[in-house]
Amino acid sequence: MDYRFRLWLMKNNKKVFGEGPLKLLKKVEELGSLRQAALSMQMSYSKAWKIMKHVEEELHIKLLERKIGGKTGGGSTITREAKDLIKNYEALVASVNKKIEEDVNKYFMI
Amino acid sequence: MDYRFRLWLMKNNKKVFGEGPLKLLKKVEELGSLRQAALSMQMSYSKAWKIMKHVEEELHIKLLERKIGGKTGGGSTITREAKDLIKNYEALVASVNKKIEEDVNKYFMI
DNA sequence: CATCGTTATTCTTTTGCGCAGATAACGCAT
DNA sequence: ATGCGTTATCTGCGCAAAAGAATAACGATG
Repeated sequence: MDYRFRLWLMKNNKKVFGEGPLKLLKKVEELGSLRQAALSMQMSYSKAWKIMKHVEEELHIKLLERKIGGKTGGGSTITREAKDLIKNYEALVASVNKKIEEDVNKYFMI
Repeated sequence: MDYRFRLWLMKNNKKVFGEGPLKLLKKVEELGSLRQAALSMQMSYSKAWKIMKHVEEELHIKLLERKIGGKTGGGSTITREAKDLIKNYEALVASVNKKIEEDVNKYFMI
């Protein structure tokens, strides 16, 4: 039996971090710009911006180091805290996924 | 750190069973009627009906024993297979939840 | 044979909310 | 001072999901 799961970190009963923000953060890290990250995922910039803002506000951590203006127009790099968040969330998801796979095979042997 | 997760059983890359159908099935078991189950969850009957139909078609199992007509108008009871599905899915979710709780505390100690 | 409340099925209407797109602000370089 | 590509914000609209209406069939019971 196949399965799929989603795992969110919550705060004040609101979704605060999950696959969406994770993917976006990693793209920013790779491309150095929130705009480029959004474009590369066919996501509107405004949506990407809202996601980052939301996570930062709810989690009270700074994810992006923004630079506005300048020769290149600016850009964003991700903070140390963001890198830690990525690392921990990915480790968490990997561990959980392993367990789910085992259990699905246990309870749904087909 | 709080968390939330959703776990779906998949078939042909489509969601086939999850929390929604589970809750509905249990309500039918409790109330003996799909209509009453939908009402009790402030869900439209057509939606409830579609959910049951979808699961049955995709999973190729019969979930409800329908009775149309009669003094009380009829009603639905859930099949043995449906009971097994409930039991296994709940056991799976419980086991996974336990693991997630451990891991969340391990990776997000706050 | 009329009544009743269900299941079954399809169609139309509504609603909410996610999203894209427009606009502003910014600052370095030339 | 002009241009450029960012970040930052706001607004209104599209569209899918959901609700609801309409319709039919059913069968025990009085």
